[in-house]
Amino acid sequence: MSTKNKILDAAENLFADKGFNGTSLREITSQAEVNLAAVNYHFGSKKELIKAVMSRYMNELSPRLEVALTQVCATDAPSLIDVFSAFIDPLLSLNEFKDNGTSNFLQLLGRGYTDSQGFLRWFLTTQYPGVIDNFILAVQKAYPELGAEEMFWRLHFTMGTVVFTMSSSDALIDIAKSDFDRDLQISDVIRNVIPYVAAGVGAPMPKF
Amino acid sequence: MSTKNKILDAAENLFADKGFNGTSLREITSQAEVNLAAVNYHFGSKKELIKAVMSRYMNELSPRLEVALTQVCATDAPSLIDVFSAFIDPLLSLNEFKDNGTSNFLQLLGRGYTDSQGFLRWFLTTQYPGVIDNFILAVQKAYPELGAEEMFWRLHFTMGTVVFTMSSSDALIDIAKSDFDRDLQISDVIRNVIPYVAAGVGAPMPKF
DNA sequence: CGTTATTTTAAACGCTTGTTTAAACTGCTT
DNA sequence: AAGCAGTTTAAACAAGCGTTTAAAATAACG
Repeated sequence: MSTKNKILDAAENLFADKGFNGTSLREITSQAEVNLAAVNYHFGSKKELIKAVMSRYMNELSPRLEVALTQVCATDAPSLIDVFSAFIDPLLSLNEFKDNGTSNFLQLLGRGYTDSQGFLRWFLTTQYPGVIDNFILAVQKAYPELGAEEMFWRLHFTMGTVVFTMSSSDALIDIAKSDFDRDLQISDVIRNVIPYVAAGVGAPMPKF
Repeated sequence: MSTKNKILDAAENLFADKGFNGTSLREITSQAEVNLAAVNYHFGSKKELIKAVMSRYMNELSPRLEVALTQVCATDAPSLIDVFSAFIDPLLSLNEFKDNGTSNFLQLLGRGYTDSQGFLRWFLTTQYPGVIDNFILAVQKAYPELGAEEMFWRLHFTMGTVVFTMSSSDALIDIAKSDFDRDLQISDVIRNVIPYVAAGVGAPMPKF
């Protein structure tokens, strides 16, 4: 295993757990069992390391998401459930790519939106616009009556639901275990959230 | 204005803007125009200051929320829209209590859930359980068919939607201005999110 | 083998962090 | 006016941060 990958793996786990600001390079390099200076040698800076961690996932995920969403658009009368279900397989495929991959990635996404004053939001929307475009097309096909402005709000609400849920998914799984004696996985959380967001996006227009 | 309140006000704004980890005591005390040591003198530590900032809001908000939710429970056949609408007035009343009060409080809530590994979640659920209990009762009355386990998930999803939306509400309002030429307030965001979360919580049970 | 390149290493850099100290200052009571 | 509790202040503290440096170790190649 190369130094670069040891750093990426350690950084990913720590970032997901404690956030970008909350994780120091010394924690990362000591968990990766490499020298402190290796981060700056291989990645240049901490910020570039964060981007590299995210890119590793996005490069794996974004083509699969685009395919899945395009397939939904190609079907006859897709429901919103169909649209959101298109995310399941691509997301779960991250687990084959790496242990805890799905969970880590979604938690990182949540971190990126709240830590670091939105620089990661800029990074994702500018570097991977295809995913968002395809997603909007699919939602439009499933719910054509939804106006652009309503769509804007509801997609942001959905992003919030998913990102927040996943960034605290470990805690939720723990509570589900102690309160309901249920042994759940990240895939169960995903399957639970889909009816919720589909209903939210598909809500009737408000009266006022 | 007392030193204590000057610190609380400055801390609140900075915490909402840059998170708890991302704000230093030196930033707080220089914006408050007080001595650096004043924080430790009056509050003991940074962690206690965070609690004090949150408590100032929660002590104002929680009795009003409990009253509003109890009133909803007392009505004949409340809808989920009624339940969530009960939050509007208490939340907006924070604006009379302090400039930008509503927005700041909701952003702080979002920070507390993602920063600092959930110590604020513990703080809120143990210190203000009455709000949560009343809320669950109201939802149960509006949607009795919803099982305890489904309820658990959907309330967490709702928390995520609200908390995430509000922690990025400034950005959303900016985008709404540039994309749709709309001048929105935090109250508009709240009114937009209610149909969404009401539909999400009220979603039919999933088939699988 | 010898000579470049590449990578790893220990040490130090300058800076910021939260917290503590002890002296100075304030307003109040006797 | 003296004394005292409460408060504010400047200065320093130890610890942690991201980054840089230059030397040592390793790898690659003619």
